[in-house]
Amino acid sequence: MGRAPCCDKNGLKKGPWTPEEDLKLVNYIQTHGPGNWRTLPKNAGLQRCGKSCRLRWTNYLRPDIKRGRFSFEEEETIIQLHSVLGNKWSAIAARLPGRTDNEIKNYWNTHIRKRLLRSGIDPVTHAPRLDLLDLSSILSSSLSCTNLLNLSNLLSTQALLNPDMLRLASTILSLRNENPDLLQQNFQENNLCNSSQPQQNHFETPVPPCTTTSNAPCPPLLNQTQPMQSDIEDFLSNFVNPQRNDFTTPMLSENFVSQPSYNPAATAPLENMNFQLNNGDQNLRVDSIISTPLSSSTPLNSSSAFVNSSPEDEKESYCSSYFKFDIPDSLDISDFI
DNA sequence: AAGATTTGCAACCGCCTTTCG
DNA sequence: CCGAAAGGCGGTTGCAAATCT
Repeated sequence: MGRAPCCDKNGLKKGPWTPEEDLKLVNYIQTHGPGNWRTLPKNAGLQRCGKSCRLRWTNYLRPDIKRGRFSFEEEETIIQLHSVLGNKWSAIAARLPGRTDNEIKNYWNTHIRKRLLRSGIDPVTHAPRLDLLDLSSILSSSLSCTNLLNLSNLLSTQALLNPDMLRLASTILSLRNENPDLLQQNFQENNLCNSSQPQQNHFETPVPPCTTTSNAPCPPLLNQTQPMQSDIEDFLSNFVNPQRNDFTTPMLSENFVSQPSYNPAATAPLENMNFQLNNGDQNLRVDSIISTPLSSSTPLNSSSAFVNSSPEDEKESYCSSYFKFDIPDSLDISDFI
């Protein structure tokens, strides 16, 4: 019954492939095709398991493999596909010509995953890490520019699920009401300790510090977000339109619901959460932020948007702008709890 | 300059599904 | 239809190179 054994595992070589082995494998496959991996090693004169040969061929020796750095477009495609497919590396690789599942998996684990984490994004759910989101939103709004975000509205939108965060928000709110100058002073003092890292809002747009009291008006933000709206719309049309991306994917907000690891408690509020800009009739929905146009080369990838302009830094920054919830290093949270 | 630590990636491992006798 | 191997896939490991102290 059944097939003959794949290969006798005894005496087979393991570890890195030598150029001679590669040559044997390539020559054999070019002549006979990949075909039967069970008999291939013997026929090709290789002391390797067929499985090892297949892996070596599919991950390294195949002539159509594209090597070298991942482009912005490739990286954005990986992120988008991963948000839909999860760790289905072979499915993702099928959408990226010349890239192998192993390569994409490695690139995800060593680059993209870390970058998303640093940007406050959960690499599993692609949702913002709400603990950081809440904290950053609270602190940036209450300490840096109190008119930017209506904290009371934020509280009412159930954004603050963590009891500690809720307590912290309440504390800040009450402190702000009782003595608005105190928080501002605290923030400015802390900020001096880390002046090399300028404060930025959620969209990588530097917010000039409010030099007067917390009730003073802040520079208008809407003018800065206005160009972004068109980019978002452009991105969404591209994202849904298969003509450009060669694949169709549902909206990201729907993806969260369909993901096996989806945590309703963590992401459900996102569906309904509006960040209400204080002076505006324009609300900036979180799901719109999630769909920030990664593919757009402008303005997010334009050099003017970044302090550092090296390719790696640009990738870092555009991931950060994907979701910018970094907690300022200068802030000592324990002071407020 | 040297040792320690971190990073990146090729390759392996083990599980699951498909295929075959 | 059954059982076993092949094939495929995602997770993990080990090591060399790069970076830091």
